[in-house]
Amino acid sequence: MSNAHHSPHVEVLKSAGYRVTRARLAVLAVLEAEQGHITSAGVIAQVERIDPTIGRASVFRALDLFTQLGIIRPTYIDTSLTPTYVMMRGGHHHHVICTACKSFFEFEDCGLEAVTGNLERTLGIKISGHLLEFFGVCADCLPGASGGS
Amino acid sequence: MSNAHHSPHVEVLKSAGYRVTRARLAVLAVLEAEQGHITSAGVIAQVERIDPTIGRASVFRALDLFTQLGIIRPTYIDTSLTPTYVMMRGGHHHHVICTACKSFFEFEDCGLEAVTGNLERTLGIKISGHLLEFFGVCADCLPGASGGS
DNA sequence: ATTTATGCAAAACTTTTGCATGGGA
DNA sequence: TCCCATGCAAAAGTTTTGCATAAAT
Repeated sequence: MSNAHHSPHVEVLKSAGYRVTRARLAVLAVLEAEQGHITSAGVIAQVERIDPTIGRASVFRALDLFTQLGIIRPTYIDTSLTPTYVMMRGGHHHHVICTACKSFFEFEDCGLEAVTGNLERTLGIKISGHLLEFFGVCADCLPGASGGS
Repeated sequence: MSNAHHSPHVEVLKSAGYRVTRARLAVLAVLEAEQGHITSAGVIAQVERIDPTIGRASVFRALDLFTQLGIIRPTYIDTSLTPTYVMMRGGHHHHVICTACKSFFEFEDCGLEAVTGNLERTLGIKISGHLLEFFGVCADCLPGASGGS
């Protein structure tokens, strides 16, 4: 029937020699629908809605695999109990997190090309991606925003 | 007796209104001795050696507090079971992680001053620090390193 | 036809909590 | 002295595992 997944991630799976299974496709679908920033518990809940026959274990296995493949990256946002996964589009991800309200803002331009090249040259390594997180206080949480003096 | 802790972090604790306790000092000592990159289990083990009367719960409470204060930051290195904490010296931390052998290399120069300023201006936020992680394959793990054809 | 991946449910760990007590300020 | 922080041990969660079965190639 319809063979209409064109997610580039499916190709990543295939070319790395992994099978394209229903569980993996479901997790991938959830991650893409959320456009990043989702906890393992969130993924489990959403996958359950898509297909209740998929077990938790497979979700964790898929999250681990996708992390290894560089498709996603676990990070800590508020609690240390469970990580939040972000999409590594093109191998990289950049965001600002408000330390007060935990809201986040993703942005594109990081200007890290030069640093990347320097590191590769200096250390003789091959860099495949990066995660850049800024911490701060957002406009709404800044003193004087809406509850100020 | 000797009052010889000059760790700037102790001042951070005090000025934020938190008490300087034995448990917190022990955790701080371990973090500083390790110079970053240590798991919660590692901290618990080291603290146990320093002072067996300190309980696990206090270690976790201290790690949470230090994270809130921006002294450390949890991140995932290899397993998703437990985070690895890195020191946020001066509010920031930069490293490269080898995705093959999990070794890491910290570096100083990130060239993010301009981006930081741009974000503050554009979003009307106040940025206090950042974490920059590069992922790649280190020289030793690159094909042709020591077992290569 | 093979071999990888899955689901299930239990096991293994890590982190959190409640509460009486100890110890900073 | 007052109140925050601690230790203990149990509770709450999350993540992992073993194994027979399903399913992708």
